[in-house]
Amino acid sequence: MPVGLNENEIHVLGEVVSHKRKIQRGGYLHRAGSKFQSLYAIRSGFLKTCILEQDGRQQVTGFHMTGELLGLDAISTEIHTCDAVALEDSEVCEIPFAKLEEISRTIPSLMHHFHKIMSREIVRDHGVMLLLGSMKAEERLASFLLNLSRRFLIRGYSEYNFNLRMTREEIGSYLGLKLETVSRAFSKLQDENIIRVDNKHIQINDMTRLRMKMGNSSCIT
Amino acid sequence: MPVGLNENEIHVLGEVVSHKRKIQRGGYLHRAGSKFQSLYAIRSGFLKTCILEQDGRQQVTGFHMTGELLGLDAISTEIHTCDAVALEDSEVCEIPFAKLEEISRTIPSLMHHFHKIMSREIVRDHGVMLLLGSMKAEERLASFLLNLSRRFLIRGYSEYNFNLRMTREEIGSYLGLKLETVSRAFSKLQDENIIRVDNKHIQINDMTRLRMKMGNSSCIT
DNA sequence: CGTTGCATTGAGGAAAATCAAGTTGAGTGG
DNA sequence: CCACTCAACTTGATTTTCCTCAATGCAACG
Repeated sequence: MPVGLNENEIHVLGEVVSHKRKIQRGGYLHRAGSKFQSLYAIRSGFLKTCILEQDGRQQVTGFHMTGELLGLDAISTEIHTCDAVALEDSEVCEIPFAKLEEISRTIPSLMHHFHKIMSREIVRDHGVMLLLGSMKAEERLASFLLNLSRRFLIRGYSEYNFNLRMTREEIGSYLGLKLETVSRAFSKLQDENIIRVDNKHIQINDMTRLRMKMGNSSCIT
Repeated sequence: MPVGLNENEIHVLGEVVSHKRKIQRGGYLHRAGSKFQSLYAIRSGFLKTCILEQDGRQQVTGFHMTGELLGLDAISTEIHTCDAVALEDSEVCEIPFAKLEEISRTIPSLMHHFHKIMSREIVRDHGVMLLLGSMKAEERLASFLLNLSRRFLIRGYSEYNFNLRMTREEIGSYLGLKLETVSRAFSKLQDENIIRVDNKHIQINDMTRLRMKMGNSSCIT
């Protein structure tokens, strides 16, 4: 979160971030239906958020990594609308939302920054809607891989080699595809020598052609 | 917007809302790429927002009616990410965002309310993602009609009879379907006597069965 | 070393896209 | 007022894409 804040502001913000929480792989950060108190800033690890329908239908709404903020959806009703599950051992900072609002009154730049973060989430969701609404399986997967790649790069990891933390089924849920379709799309991209797949490990051989696979360049954040 | 504000607060907010703007049917409230200055509260009318890709791909990201707030996506980069087009003659209030932030510092309930609105938009988008990711054509259309119906009801119109402001193609874009598929889904629902379709006019004959068509009840806002 | 969960692959089928007419209705101009 | 145009809609035939079902592979783990 601390971007565009001066040292004093960061100090004040530090007061708010009450305590850290560790979540084991497979553990829940929060569940749909639970009371909302705090936002969570991811310190390390990897989580997914998903909504679960009464009829069993499930949809992964996002994969989240270090530096991202979780819980924004719950502000509106003060009830979490989704589950947040750790896909690997993770650590988060709890940010009591009431305190955040209080402090942001005295630190305009903090408030503004927070608004930008919420807005970015909306933009991201619109990107996913475009993906789900108008792309074919292979395009969706290409888009997904490029998005991951970029986020790893930003965090100082290789953009060409990384490990997926999620299963094919979770990828499929996020992309609106069945796991078999995801698997086939991986195989196809591998056959074309665009990527190399070894179980959860992905190597991107030809970034340019991967980008071409999706017809558009507006990546999802 | 004014919900949960006292009279004084509303008065102050009134100062912010600088001027009203009329947009003719077919006209643009804002275009993707244009500089963001203000949010827009819809006073009357009906608009769509859509993102347009370089390759011509288009996605309607939402249909918006009286009382809703437009422009939230642009806060993050201060550039509008989508077009907003009036589907009928509409009137909006311009709310300079810088002023809104400034005033919300002195009116905590206004700030909190604004956060809820942004959060609700995120929840809505997640609902659309679920729809696009896991529903069939007919389920999507049922979900869409029920959502419209509810929003008309809230605004004091009939939940059983209403006119669509958008074309089949726009519905299709929003729902991730082609216009022919939308048309067929309409016909199918009509054949089953669940709705009556006459061009843009929709009559819902059997709300219960329409609800059953979509397997879940979490409506999109 | 069998179990278990995840992944791959193939065959067949269902859903939606695409292609192709035709229809309707609103608006325009003769 | 009628013919004309154009855009939006409907419907049918065909093709593509993805889903479903089923078999198999494969690594991790007790």
